[in-house]
Formats: sequence, structure tokens, C-alpha cells
Amino acid sequence: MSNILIVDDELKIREIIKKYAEFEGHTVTEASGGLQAVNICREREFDIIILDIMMPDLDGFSVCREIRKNSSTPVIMLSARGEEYDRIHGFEVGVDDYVVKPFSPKELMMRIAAIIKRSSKSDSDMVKIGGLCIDFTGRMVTIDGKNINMTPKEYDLLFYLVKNRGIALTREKLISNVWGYDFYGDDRTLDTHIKLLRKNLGEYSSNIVTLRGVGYRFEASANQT
Amino acid sequence: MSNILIVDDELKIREIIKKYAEFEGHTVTEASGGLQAVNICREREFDIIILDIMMPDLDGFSVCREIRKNSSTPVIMLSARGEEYDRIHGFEVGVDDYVVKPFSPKELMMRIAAIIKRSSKSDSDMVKIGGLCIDFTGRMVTIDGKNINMTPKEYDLLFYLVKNRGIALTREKLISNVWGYDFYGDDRTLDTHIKLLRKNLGEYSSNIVTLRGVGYRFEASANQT
DNA sequence: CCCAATGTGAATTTAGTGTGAAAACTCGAT
DNA sequence: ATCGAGTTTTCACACTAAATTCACATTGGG
Repeated sequence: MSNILIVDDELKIREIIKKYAEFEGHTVTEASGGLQAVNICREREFDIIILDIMMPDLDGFSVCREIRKNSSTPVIMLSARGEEYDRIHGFEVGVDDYVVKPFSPKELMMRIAAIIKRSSKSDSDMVKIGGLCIDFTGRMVTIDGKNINMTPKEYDLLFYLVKNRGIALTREKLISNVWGYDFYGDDRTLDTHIKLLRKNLGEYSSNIVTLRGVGYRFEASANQT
Repeated sequence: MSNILIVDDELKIREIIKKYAEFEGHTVTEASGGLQAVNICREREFDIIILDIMMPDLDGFSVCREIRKNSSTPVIMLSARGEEYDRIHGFEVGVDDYVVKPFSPKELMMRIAAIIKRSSKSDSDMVKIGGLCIDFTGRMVTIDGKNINMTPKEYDLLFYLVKNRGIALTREKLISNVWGYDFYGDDRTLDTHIKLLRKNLGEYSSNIVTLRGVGYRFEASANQT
């Protein structure tokens, strides 16, 4: 269902959360410390991050602040009882929710479900792949909330690729659907636009997979380079 | 953005809400008890009131009932876990929403935003984007309170753009909706009116985004130049 | 290693939009 | 009727972003 990152120095806590989360159908990645968490987040996107406050190397707030620099992934903080005051620090780093330890795993799962539900907007026609978001009604593309400037052809090409994500598309099919069946032009035109599109997609450029001798396929899932 | 009254006997809860709310741009007033809240409400109006149920002097329901005697300000109740029964009670006194403690600050903020949006929508037919305000009933446009003189066509065009803000509008769609389906005129007519409209919108001119090869889109959010 | 397929940068061409000025139209006041 | 201020439309042209081409580099499979 969702990709969850659990960050806690206590193995037992991680195991409990992992067990429950996997039971709910989520995919879990673990980090035993703050620094490790920051490094993992630089490499890949998660749908939700569960973050302990008290950790020996780097505390939860610092981790959250670091993550927020290039991602808006929801964060749930785990605080030990009595650390009430810490809640106040959360606002400036953009914490989404708190759960006080010792917590009920079921409650945590419910909060995860609530956050996932609210972050997946269903009011307009759009596709999200990690931090990449294609809004069809607005003809708009954003990466981690930042607007990406797309030329008409780039957008049309991306649109067709994404609409048929996970499916192998021949060059002929792409050309006739994006340019029109009557397009007669250079062979390199498609490559060039794929190139431009990849450049624009930045970290998501590798989601456009080249199928040698065939064409291209848009990878449906977020990439974990 | 809005004036919020927070009523809770716990200082920490008030502090958390205040921090988050001020971060969102709201102005916050605090009351540490029910009686104080009632007194403050007699003196001034708020856009929204966040009200704890359990308070030593006067409980949330009584406060709400008292406030409702001469105001229809939206109220969000904070209830402790397990106080399910109170929900039913709440509807009788005119509560707008509930948040169960311990709550997610972000969720509370979203509910505040939802209520503000809802109440501002119903009482007057207007759209605000930053300092730009389009009053449909009055057919009036203001920027930072200053009246903007609009020619009929300019207004009609802006009206259609704003009504469909966030949506990519083709030139054809714009033409047929603003001029009429049977308009047969120069290609440059639309551009010219977009030009005039942009000139009139001043700092908000960039909210009309050109979608090359397609048309235009009105950006829903305020721009930060 | 070879070769066909794909990637790339730069140059060129094309197409779409912005703009100013002038013409044409509207409509109320004289 | 006529005027005239304000408004709308047209048009020629400027501008520039975008599409395409092409020569050459790179890659990956047999």
C-alpha cells in the first residue's frame, strides 16, 4: 500500500511497528539512527516517515528539518511520555502528527491511515509517482511541490507515457499518438524530446526506461536509485 | 489570515495550537477557561473558536451554547479520547467539527482551513487570491482593498478564468465562453484582452499563465515574487 | 568487436504569443 | 443627429520559446 520509513534506535520498537505495518500491507524500511534516516531519504521517497525524537546521533526534530529541505513527506513523531514540551518544536519543522510512547500499535496504524488518506487528494485528475505529480486538469507537473516548466510537446509526451505507465510503448505508437498518425519527420525527433523530457524530470528521468529496439516505458513506481 | 480563539485550560495545548496557527498566518487569542472565553466573545468577534470540552470552570458545551446566543462563529471541539457520547451532544449546541485529543496539529490546521473556506464561500460569492479579490455578486475587483476599474470584457474574461482557476483552458474554450460560440474574429483578439487584463492586474498579472499551444490557466495560489 | 539503435549538443526553422497603434464600434449626453 | 470618451477589435510586426534537423557520440546486445 504505502512505503513507510521507521526511524528509531530501539530494535524492539521498530520490529513491532514493522510487524503491524506489514500486516496492513505497507512496505517498511528501517533506520536505526537519525543520520541513517537522512541518508536514506536523500536516496528515495517515502509516503510516510515515523520518527523517534530521542536518538543518540541526531534527534528527530533535526532529522525532520533536514528531510523538509527537499521533501514534504508526512512525518509522525514518536515521543516518550513526559516529553510533552517537545510538541511545540514540531511546528517549525512541519511535523504532521505525534504519538506518545508507550503507544498502541493500532492507534499508530490508524493515524498512518488518516494521513495517507488526507495526503492522497482525489478531487482532481492527477497521477503521483513519488514526489512527481502530474495534474491533468491543470496541465501542470510538479516535483516535491515545485512547479516544473514543460513545453507543449514535453507535456504531451509525458502525458501519454504516464497515462500508459507500466506499458511498453513502441516508437511508432508514441509518434502517432503524440505527433499524429501523419507525422513524417526525422527519426531523432522522438529521441530528442525524450532527452528534453528526461532533463526536465531530473531525479525522475530514469522512470522513462529505454526498451532497445522497441521504444519506451514509463516506470509506475518511485525509483530507488 | 483569520482570528482564532483557543480555549483550553492546558497551557501546553494552547501553545502548540498557537504555534501552528500563527505559522499558517492566523492571529491567535488565548483563553484558559470557559468563563474567560465567554467574556472575550462578548467583547469581540472571531472567525473560528477552538474549544476544549473538559475545563474546570465551565465546560465546552456550555461555552458553545452561550456563544451561540449572539454569534454563529464556527466552533471546533477538542475532546479527549473515548468521549464519544459527547458528539451527539455537540450537534445540539451547534458544533462545527470535532478533533480528538491527542490530535495531529496538521489535521487541526486542515480542519480550520476547511471551515474557513466553507464559511467564506457561503456568505458571499467571491474569490480571494492573496490580495486580489473578485466579487462576483458585485462584479467588482479589488487589489489590497483598492478598487480596480475593469471594462466589461476584461471582467468577463477574468471571471471565466477565475471560475476555472487551476484548470487549463484552451483558447477555443475561452473564446466560446467569453465571446460566444459563434464568435468569428481575429486570433489576436484574445491575446489583446489577456494583455489588457494583465496590465490591470498589476502584480497579479503573472497569475494568468500562458500555456503555449493550448491557452491559459489562472493560477489559484498567490504568487510570491 | 561490430553494428544498429539510441543519446546528445548545436544550429536552424517554425510556430505561437505579445504588443502598439489605429480603426471601428458602442452608447449616453448634448 | 452628432459628438466623444471609453471600449473592442483588427492588423502588421516583433519576439521568443519551442520543435526539428543533423552530424556525431555513445551504448548495449549478439
